[in-house]
Amino acid sequence: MSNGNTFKQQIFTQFARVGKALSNSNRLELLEFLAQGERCVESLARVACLPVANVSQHLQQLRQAGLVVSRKEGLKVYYQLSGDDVACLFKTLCQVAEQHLADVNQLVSNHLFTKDRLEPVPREELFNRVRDGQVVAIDVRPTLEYAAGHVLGAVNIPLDELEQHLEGFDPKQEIIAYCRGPYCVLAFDAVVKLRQKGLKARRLEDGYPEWKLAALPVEES
Amino acid sequence: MSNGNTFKQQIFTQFARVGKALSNSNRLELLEFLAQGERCVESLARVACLPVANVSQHLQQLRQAGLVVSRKEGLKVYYQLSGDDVACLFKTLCQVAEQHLADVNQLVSNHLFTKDRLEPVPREELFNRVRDGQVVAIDVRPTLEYAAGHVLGAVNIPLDELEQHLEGFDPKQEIIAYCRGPYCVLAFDAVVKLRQKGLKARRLEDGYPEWKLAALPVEES
DNA sequence: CTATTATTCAATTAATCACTTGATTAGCAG
DNA sequence: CTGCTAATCAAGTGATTAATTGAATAATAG
Repeated sequence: MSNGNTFKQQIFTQFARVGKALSNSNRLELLEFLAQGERCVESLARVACLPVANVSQHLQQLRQAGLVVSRKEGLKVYYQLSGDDVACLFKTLCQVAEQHLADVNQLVSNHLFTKDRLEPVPREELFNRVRDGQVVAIDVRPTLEYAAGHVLGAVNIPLDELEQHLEGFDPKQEIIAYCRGPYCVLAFDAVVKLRQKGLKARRLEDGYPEWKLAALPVEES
Repeated sequence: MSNGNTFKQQIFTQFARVGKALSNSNRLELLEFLAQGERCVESLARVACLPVANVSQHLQQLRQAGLVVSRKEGLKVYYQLSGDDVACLFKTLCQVAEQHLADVNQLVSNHLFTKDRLEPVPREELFNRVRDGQVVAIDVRPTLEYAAGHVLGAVNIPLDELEQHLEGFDPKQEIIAYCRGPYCVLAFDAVVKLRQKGLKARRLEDGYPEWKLAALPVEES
């Protein structure tokens, strides 16, 4: 029957279902996208550069593990995380990996810290300074993700469109960029571009999912 | 070379290493034992009812995922969690599973809540009332685990030895039992036995690992 | 109705994983 | 040295998994 005969075996087999869902790199990437907000299968497949059928299968595995839920609207099926606790689990997993795996540190050092070795802005600081109009917060994620939910007061300038907006910034005002999370390159690339133009730019610590998890004010559609 | 060519693929492949470590029920059980404190391979194999070679392999996988560290002392190799964040990750995983998997709820209902449907005692309450001498806290885990670390002020009465101590309790004083965690049967079985003897007994919420994680006072060897 | 789009299903392949078994290594005692 | 114990290693198995492919289904538009 269901794996194992003792209660203990059975319950750990259940816990392992969640672990299994977290054991594939493509599924973890899908989870990060879903942490930004609800998305349909085809949209996820496009942004993750994976075949639709493959994404569909991964999403079903995530659903069977209880990590995502779906709803159908017309032709499309929209998936989202089944709760904040799932975003928290994902975050904790990444933190443990960064803490204890040398390879993660090396990757982060080589690919991210080479772009920006400045301390990121704490969430509370951004919250206070945006409220007081001292800084401008920019959300450099794609418009779809911004639309699904973003930091209250942030303006959306997807990284690909940043070039066109460079002239519009006041050189005296500090710009704080954020994206999908601490391992997303978008905000790193954004501050590099902004600084090349002589603008004052820093990154927010982490990204939108962590902001939302911290119960800071957001705008959702 | 190392899985994938883009930074994103590489970093998620690293995160998946941690997920993979959490994807096997026997490894999760080993993690729960290790959350009680340091243990050697043979001792883990005995308590988990698994072949030593199998346990050794699982522990090496956990180590490669950064979740445990080991030290050698004489003939024995002692393993322990590599940090509190690992215990936190394990706890979060179990909570997500309980929150979103119906099978977990059913297992808990059938095997645990049938023994004790009373609300468990919050940690802070136990802390205050033990300090004031209003209750007696008993640790019903095996002596080995108690020795590795326990709630400050708790006395060790392994479940198998509880029978012999039943006469020693003051019927007026409430007894609060704890064990390895919220999915461990030991404390449930203990309160059942105590109540059958007419004693006032309740469970602590969760177990020793969560107490320690909450930075409440512990005694360690 | 037919065509189109989004998603899922089903079958296949290659790769990985879990567990068992027996051999091997490392440390220690006599 | 020999014998003993704890742990690891190495090989082999059967099972599970990931990704690909092409077909099937469902909802909608014309």
